[in-house]
Amino acid sequence: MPEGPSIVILTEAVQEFTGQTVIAAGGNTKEDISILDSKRIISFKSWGKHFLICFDHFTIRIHLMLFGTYRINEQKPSPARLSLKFGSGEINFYACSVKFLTDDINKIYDWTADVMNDRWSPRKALSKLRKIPDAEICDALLEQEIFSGVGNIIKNEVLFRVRVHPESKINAIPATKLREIVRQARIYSFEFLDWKKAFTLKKHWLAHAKRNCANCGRPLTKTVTGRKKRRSFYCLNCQKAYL
DNA sequence: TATAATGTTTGAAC
DNA sequence: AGTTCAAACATTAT
Repeated sequence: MPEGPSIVILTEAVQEFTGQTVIAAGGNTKEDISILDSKRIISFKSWGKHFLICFDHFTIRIHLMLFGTYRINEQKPSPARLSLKFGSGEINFYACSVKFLTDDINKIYDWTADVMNDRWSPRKALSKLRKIPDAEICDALLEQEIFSGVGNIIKNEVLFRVRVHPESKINAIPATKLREIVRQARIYSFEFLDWKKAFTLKKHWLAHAKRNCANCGRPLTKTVTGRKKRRSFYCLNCQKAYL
């Protein structure tokens, strides 16, 4: 389910409930949902893979993790983790992490780190990258404080697109190439958004979960890479390793 | 049917 | 004290 663009879709999909009052809250989350009764939703936001339901003085943070799902004006047979009912409908979340935040979200979240946000700053991302010169690019792209919203699919597709081997070291990647990676992290994420909305995302994958290179046709390498130990799909022929 | 997968946090172990 | 790692969570398609 997750990766930033999917959370943008969720945020757009619930807009009809902005300004609505919760008339019933339920679910098996351990958070104290009794406080939600009669509370009015100020806004819905997203920061990378975080979905935020903003009330006066507090915010509910939903993270779908790997398996989380949601339904709008529908229910799944399985028990909801969090269910919010309004006069005109309901939102239900399943198998997700739910956390109430009481601090000011503008202090918690660096909006310039979110590749989907208007305030995304490629410059800041670049300077954060320069602070971890020894890291592998496959790990850096998954670093949410740098590329909030980027997940394993976007990682693999961006690296294929810019022809960089996932195990390349940050300090060995030429500056122009590093800038290209930062730039494509955002560009690809928005294409992901469009394709996901059109239900054609998988069709557009060129590397992720693919057998052969879309460029040269040779078999792709599929290995677990980086300290984060996530799978990478890459072409040893087309993607250059900067070591 | 067993496996693997778009993710993150926690706490034990070193 | 800082780092690393496995475990835990939980769902569904193949």
